[in-house]
Amino acid sequence: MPLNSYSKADKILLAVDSIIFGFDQGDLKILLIKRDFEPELGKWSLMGGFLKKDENLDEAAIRILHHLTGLRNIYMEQLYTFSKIDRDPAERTLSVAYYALIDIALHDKELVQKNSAKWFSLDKAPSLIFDHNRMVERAIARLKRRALNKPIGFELLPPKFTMRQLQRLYEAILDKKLDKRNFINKINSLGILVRSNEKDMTVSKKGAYLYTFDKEKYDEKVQEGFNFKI
Amino acid sequence: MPLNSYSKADKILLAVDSIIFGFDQGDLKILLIKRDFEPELGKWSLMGGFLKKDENLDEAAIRILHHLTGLRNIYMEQLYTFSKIDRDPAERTLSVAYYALIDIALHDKELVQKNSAKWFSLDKAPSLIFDHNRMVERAIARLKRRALNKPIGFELLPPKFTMRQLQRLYEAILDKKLDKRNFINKINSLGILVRSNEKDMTVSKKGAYLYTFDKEKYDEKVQEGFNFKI
DNA sequence: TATATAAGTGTAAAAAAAACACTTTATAAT
DNA sequence: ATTATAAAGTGTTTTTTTTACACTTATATA
Repeated sequence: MPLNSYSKADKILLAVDSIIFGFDQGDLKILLIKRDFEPELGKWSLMGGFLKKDENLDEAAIRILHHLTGLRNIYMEQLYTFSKIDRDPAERTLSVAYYALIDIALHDKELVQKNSAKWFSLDKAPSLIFDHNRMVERAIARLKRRALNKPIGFELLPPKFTMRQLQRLYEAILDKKLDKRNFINKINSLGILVRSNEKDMTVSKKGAYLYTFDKEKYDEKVQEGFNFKI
Repeated sequence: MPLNSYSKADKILLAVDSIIFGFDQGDLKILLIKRDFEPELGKWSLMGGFLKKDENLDEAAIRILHHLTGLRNIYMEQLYTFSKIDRDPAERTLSVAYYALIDIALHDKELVQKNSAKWFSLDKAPSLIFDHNRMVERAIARLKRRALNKPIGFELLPPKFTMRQLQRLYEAILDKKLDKRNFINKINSLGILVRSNEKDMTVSKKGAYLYTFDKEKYDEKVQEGFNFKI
């Protein structure tokens, strides 16, 4: 960093904003909050907060997510840093966007309500403040790419799920109908699923086998990655 | 950003560091500078600088690259933001890493020398200060991914180049020998190359046709992306 | 016991990727 | 002039992957 001495350089506010994805009833959803402070009071936005001096970005993202949902140990990934000069009219602020994947059943509903937050299906989400819409777009693109290169679902589905739920998750993320048989063949070729003897009888008369992920193989595949042409 | 009011939040120094890739004589290279100030004076590092209040990150990255190489209109992309608390021992500093692709023939050699910078082949590059090695690793991974999903070469090769040069570029990025015939078939199927009647006679007796990119088709393919299984 | 509903299952055709070796051309050496 | 050299250039076959496609099964409910 030879261009400026440290002392002369400008210090700037750093926000962390999170795109929190959940999956529910075949729909990909995001968790949004209604701002209770200025600027843009009363409008919808991503969940966010400021980075503190004594934490790194991952820690800040985790802290903020925990504050809103009561959840820890959530899958989060840094997305992009947004820096347009007037992106926040109140003050020059950069925002590092993160995205999180959570099993929607597990979040603390009271806490979410208390924070005047709400889950929205992607296609029914309101317009957001600042550059948050662009953040969401980028997160969706990233999630799509991730679904094609690594297994996905462990973070978003309940511990036991049907093959159909998994397929619907992929369909929601990729925004594309998939062929049932081809999907099953592909997924099975990865060897990351374990079929239990239990069936989910709530949705069909025949019932559908419940699966779990073989976490070890799943993580292996996350590591090595693949090329899901689907 | 409901967790803190703006006024209470910490302000932090923001650096921009760039991994500058060039391609020369079959080798992928990066441009490094020898620090002429503390801390870590005399050690090798990425080119960097601090973000100013009146510019966004892209602008800062461009400014810094121009300062070192004399080049403008360079392909740059934001990579990742590094935020480990003690990453810079002098002061709490976040760094937003960018990577740049340049035609190595075009940089301002005097300026580079004046900045005590030097091109290094990737496998011969020295160990770097702070977390800069990790930045480089991440940049290489990103470049690899980019080469598999979008055409590459326009930014790194001279305006006219041989098929072999292009293949060597891919081989350098992917760190993998490629089959000549399969490579040509793949590349040609993209329709982004134009073969001129000129030949480069400097490297073989037969001579090799010189190609240029059809920039329009190239950009089209950059937009739509593809899946180069190579 | 008949009906309705979603689950479950396999194969053939098409497309993409990988493997593979000889000919051509111009220069340099004799 | 002839020959040797060195890299460029060129297609086809095999293998793998992807896509398209339709009927049977199980159980709850009428």
